[in-house]
Amino acid sequence: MKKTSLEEQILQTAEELFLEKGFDATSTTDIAKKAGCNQALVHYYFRTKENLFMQIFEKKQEMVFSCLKLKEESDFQTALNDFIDAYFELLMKNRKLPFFFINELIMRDDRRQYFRKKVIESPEYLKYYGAWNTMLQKEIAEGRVRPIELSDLTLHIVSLIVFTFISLPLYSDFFEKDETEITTYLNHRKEAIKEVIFKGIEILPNK
Amino acid sequence: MKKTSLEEQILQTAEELFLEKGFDATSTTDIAKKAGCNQALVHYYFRTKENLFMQIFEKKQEMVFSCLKLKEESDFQTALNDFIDAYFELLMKNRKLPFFFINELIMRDDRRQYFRKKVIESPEYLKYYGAWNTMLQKEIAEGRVRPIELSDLTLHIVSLIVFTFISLPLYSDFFEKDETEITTYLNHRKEAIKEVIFKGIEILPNK
DNA sequence: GCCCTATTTAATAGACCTATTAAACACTAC
DNA sequence: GTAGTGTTTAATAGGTCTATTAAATAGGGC
Repeated sequence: MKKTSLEEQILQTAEELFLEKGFDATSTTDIAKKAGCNQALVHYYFRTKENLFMQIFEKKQEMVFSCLKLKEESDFQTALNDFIDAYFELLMKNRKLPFFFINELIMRDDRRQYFRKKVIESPEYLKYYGAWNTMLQKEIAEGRVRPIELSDLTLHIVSLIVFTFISLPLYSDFFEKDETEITTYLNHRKEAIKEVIFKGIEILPNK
Repeated sequence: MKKTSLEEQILQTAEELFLEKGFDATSTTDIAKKAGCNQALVHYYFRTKENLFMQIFEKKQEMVFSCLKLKEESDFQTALNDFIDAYFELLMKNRKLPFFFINELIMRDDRRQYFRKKVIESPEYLKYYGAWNTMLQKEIAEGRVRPIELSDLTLHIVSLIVFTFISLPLYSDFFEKDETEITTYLNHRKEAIKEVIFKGIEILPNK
C-alpha cells in the first residue's frame, strides 16, 4: 500500500500539524495518531519533539530564503516584479507560513539567534543583499527611483505581502468567501501591492 | 502599601502575561505567582482562565477599534496622516499587540466569530467605514487621489504599520539595537510609510 | 465574646504532555 | 529451525496544567 516508511510518514504529518497548529499546540501523540503509529515511535525516530521540529523548520527557512535570489540579467523593475510574484506564489501555496514564522521564529529568542547565524550572517545572504543594493543605487543615481533605503523598500514589500496572508482568515471569515473567491482576492492584492510600491517609489513617473 | 485589591492585581498581572506570552503559554499558576497570591484565587475571582482572558481581550479590542474614529472637520490628507500617527503611537506603547491579535484573534475560529459580531457588524464600525469612504470617493472624483478601493488602501496602511512591529524583534536582535535606537527606527519607519502611501496614491503629484 | 460573610489557602482530582523502558514483533542470514 | 537485527508496541514515570473542594483566616455587626 504505502511505499513511504513510517519515519517519512511521521515527518510529513508533523509538518502538516506544526504548520497548522504550531509547535506548542501539537503533541507527539497528535502526530502519532494522524500518522497511524504508536506515540513512542515518534521519539524512536526523532528522539525529541524539538529535533523533529527543527528538521521541518530548516526546510521552511530554506524555502523563504531562496526567494531572495535575483536573476542577474534582469533590470530592476523586472527583478522587483519577479520578487513580488515569487514571494506571493510561495505564500499562496503555503498560506500558514507567516504564522509559522511569527510564532516559531520571531517570538522565540533561541530560534532567532539560530536564524541569525544560519541565514542573516551567511555569505550568501550578504551577497544577495549587495546585489539588490547595487541595482537600487543605480536606479536612484539615474533618477528612475526616488531616494530610498533598500531596507525600507524591502520591509515595505514584505509587510504588504505577508500581512495579506496574516489577515486572510479574517477576510475569508468575515466576508464568507470560498476558495475561488479567495484566489481572485489574492491575485487582486498582488496587483494592488505592485501598484502602490511602484508608484510609491516612482518607477513610473507621471510625465 | 497596595490600594489595589488582589482581584485588580490578578487582572493587571494577567494582562501583562497574556500580552507577553499569549493565552496558552500563560498558566493560572504563573499569574498567581506574579500577582503574589494562591493559584486558586485566580479561579475564585474569575472562575475560568477563559473568563479572565476575555476581560482583557475586550479591553484591547476596544483600544484598537477606537483608532478608526475620524475627526470630522479635517481634510482627507490630514485624516490619513492622523490615522497613521494614532495607530503608530498605539503600537509604540503596546508593541506586543500585533502578536496578541494574531494569536488570540486571527488564529482562533471562535474568537474571530466573536470579534465579527462585536466589532465588524456593529453600527459604529459601519458608520466609520462609510465616513472614510465618502472622503476617499470625493478625493478620487476631484482628481487628488488615483482610483483605489478603501479596503485596499486600509489594508496597505495596516500592513505597513503592523508588520513593522511584527518584525521588530528581528530588527532589535539582529542589529543589536537599544531602546533609544529602536524609538528612532520606529519614527523613521512611520515617515517612510507615510511617504510610500502618499506617493503611492498620488496625494502629492509631481507637477 | 460570637456569628456571618468574604477572602485566601492547601490539597487534590483528572487530564494531558514528553520521554524512556522493556517487551513483542518481523525479517533476514545461516 | 535459531540468532540477530531493526521496528513497533504497551506501560509508565514524572511533570504540568485547570478547576474544584474543604478548611483556615480576617473583619464587621451585634
